[in-house]
Amino acid sequence: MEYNHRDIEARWQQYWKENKVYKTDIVEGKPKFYVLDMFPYPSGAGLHVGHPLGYIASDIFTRYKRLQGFNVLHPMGYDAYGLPAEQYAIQTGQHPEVTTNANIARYRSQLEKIGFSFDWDREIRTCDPEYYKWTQWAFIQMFNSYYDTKAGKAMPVADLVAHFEKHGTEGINAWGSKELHFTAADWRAMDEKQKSDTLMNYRIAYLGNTMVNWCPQLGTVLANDEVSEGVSIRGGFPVEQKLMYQWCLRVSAYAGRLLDDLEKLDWSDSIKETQRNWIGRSEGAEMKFPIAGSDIVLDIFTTRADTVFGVTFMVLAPESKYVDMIVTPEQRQAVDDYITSIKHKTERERMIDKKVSGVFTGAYAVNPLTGKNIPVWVSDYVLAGYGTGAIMAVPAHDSRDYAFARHFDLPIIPLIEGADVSEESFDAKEGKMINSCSADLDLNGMEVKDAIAATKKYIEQKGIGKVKTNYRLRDAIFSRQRYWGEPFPVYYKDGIPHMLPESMLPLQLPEVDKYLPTETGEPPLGRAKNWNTPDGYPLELNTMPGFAGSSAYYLRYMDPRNDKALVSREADEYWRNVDLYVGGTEHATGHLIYSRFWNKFLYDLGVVCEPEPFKKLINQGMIQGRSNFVYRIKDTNTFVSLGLKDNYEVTPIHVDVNIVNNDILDVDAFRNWRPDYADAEFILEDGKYVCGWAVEKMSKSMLNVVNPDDIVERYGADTLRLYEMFLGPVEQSKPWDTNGIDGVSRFIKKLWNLFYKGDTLLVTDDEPTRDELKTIHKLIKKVTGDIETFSYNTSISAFMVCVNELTQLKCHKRAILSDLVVVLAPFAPHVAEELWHVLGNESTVCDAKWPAFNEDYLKEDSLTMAVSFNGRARFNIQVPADMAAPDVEAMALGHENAAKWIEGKTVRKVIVVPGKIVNIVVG
RNA sequence: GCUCGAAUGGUGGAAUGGUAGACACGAGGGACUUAAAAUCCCUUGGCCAUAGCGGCUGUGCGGGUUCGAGUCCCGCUUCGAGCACCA
Repeated sequence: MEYNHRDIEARWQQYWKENKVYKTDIVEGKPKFYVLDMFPYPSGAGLHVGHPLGYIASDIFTRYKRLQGFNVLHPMGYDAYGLPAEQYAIQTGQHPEVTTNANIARYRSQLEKIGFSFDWDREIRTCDPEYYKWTQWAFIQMFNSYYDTKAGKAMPVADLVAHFEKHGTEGINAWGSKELHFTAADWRAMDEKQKSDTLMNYRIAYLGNTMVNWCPQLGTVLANDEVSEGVSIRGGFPVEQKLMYQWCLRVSAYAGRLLDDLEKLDWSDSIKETQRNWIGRSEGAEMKFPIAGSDIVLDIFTTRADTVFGVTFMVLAPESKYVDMIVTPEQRQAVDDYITSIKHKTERERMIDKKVSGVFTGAYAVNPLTGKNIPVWVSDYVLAGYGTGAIMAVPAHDSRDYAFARHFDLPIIPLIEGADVSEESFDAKEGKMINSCSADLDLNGMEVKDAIAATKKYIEQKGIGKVKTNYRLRDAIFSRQRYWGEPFPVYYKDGIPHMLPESMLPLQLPEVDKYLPTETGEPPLGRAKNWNTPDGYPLELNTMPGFAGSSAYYLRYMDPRNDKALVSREADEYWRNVDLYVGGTEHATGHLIYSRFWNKFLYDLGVVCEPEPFKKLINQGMIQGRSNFVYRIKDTNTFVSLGLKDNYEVTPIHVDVNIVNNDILDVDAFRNWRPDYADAEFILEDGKYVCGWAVEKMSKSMLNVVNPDDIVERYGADTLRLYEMFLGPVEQSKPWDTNGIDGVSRFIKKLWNLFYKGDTLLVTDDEPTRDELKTIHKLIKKVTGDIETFSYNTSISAFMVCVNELTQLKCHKRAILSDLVVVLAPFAPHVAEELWHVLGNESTVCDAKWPAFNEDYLKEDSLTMAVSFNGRARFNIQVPADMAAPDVEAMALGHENAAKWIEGKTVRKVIVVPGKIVNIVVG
């Protein structure tokens, strides 16, 4: 029997599928393990070799855990809503569902060919009404909840209403967009619409007038994580700021918990750090600056309370509502002109243009500590959306304030001893305070850190401010003006939004004639006929964003066909949360924040029993493309090989990597590739055409896309799996390069040759020797350790060493080979399954038990120890493994070469680390 | 600017503070072949020596801790990632 991957892999894949070998059910008393991959968006291009990298890593872990006796949940599904299918629909009129289903079918067949052990019975699609029913359901729960800051969790809005009825806002602890104050009488006097608007200030899912990232080309708003440097991540179109009435999720209320709970997670430092940056906690103080000659009070936020004595002016964001309230008649025209000029600029232009600009309002604020009047300015360097949209400016110790003060010639008062502020500000939070003394507060001589604390305490006592923590994290904008997304379970009655009753879920996406906005500028759902409730009330026209469906999908896998609940209590309590989550870093500030938020919300409601969704996270690296080039001699159809190209004037041309093998061009394939090249001539080196190469993004235009199907066809799925893991650490990005794949392919053949020579089965039942046992137990130990740390590349090296050693030993013994096959099964499941049966086993290899290694076999009879003199001259000595340190020492000093080296010197110190090394210091 | 991470042969990459370069690719040499493919064996960080033994040097740069540093500490350089008028 020759090794034939096509036959073996097709046969076992079919067997696994027909017998549902990987179907998983709750087994009470059996320990569970949940391994999840980030589900893919099924794009039209199909999978390339980069996609399965993470899936292979997680599949190895899954199979390993099964062999260790765990009940492993390992599902797969599709993040099926998304812009590409909709854009395609706009161009072709093809319903996005049709495209999406076709793409899913392709993905499924590609995934199956790689031999993953998914429980396909649990497959989900976010665009399936049975699935998005629960996305809509969760939204309704968010609408009906507010965040109670005292309880530190979401609570029913009904409770809040009850409180308003009795006490108004007195004594509430609700996280709101703004701080509102009203009495019970005020509340009762409100009409329906006013009450609805008021509650929007507190609901976790709320309609709000917010500045949104509006992308005209995409015709939709985008969340902050979908925008980078002023352009959309998808498509790279300009994004502008626009005030719109949109559905939002109050993610900001959970900022503190999202930040604190990061501590508990077994995630990489870099991704935790990214989330910390994104959440952006800053601890500081909010302080009141009264406006001179009025009863208006400006609230500002600062992290440098210690610098109040150095405040020489105040600055408001152009959008601040205070601007209009305090501007003096003489300055009104100038201020209006300035604000108009700002509005004409996009966010991007404002960011790029770092020129200092601003205008004086004519008003003065009173410094609460010094009692002095200080001018209030307006400038776009202050952001409306952060803190209170107003700042106290301390030019001596803040570079932005410094630039502003210099530009408008405002005073600069240094507050830290020895700080030279003649050229630039001194921003560091260190040094001793000066110039900071009033009648009842003296900071002079204090360290900055102490001065901050002292000032905070002082302002709280005096009632002129309070300690406050601010977060950079904003609420998530949840409306999209698109077709291909979940409809909101919302209808409007007299302009007031209401949730549909649960009995009407799922609210299914309607048919439309076109996938474009309506003539009146409404979203595509505005085209749907009878898009009303049965009572005739209009339904919401926006749809939900991409992250809606992906925020709780890991819960649905636990109980995917349940039509009574998102997940049953039984399933949730058994599977709990994801033990291992594998996916890319690109979701750090999107999906991985939203999912954590969504899960915490459901946790507050008591729907789920774990506060965090993903215990351990592994970020697989990106697979980059490795492009190949041919070199055409200018104005000819002659191509010159890489090593000779410097002798000619050449143009490099991308060549399809699929007609290049190990950088050697298949010249016949090249001639057939494009008509232009049919009569191409070649200047070869050593009879070969060598191509140049470069690492670039894997994309169609670079002609460097490698389809896993081609690799599977040529080398087999097992080789693909082993090779992708062998390429390097899972977490590292690396270019796809098939140059080493033959090594892995050879390994499988060598493994096969341990079982067969031609058609003869070599397997015997002889007792293994000590050397053979040592070889296999070395492997078991290494692989067991490596899998736990995802060091799959070194595991595969260990397999190669093991097979080479067994080949040398001519070992064909069942006991040894059996362990080898089981340990290999997670990595190369098809060939392992085949050989497992060759060894005479009836059941599948996943029913086997992971072999335990036996330290006794690994013990050496003797150790080679390095004897080092002064850490330099080194000799090796052989000592019995169990020899005591003093004897080792004696032996080391007695060594022939050592004796020569020590001659005439004195031994000062001898260090023996058992099993490792002997160090001898001489002098 | 702030934060985090990385740097080891021709290449991908190994090394709980203990003989740096496992394993693989590539390259060179050899065996078997009419020949090629496949397979097998040897060499392969650099420099020197070579009949043979061997010697020196070496993990981005400069210091330090240690008997001993790729690994730990301090200071740089370069590259990558995240955040960024966030007060």
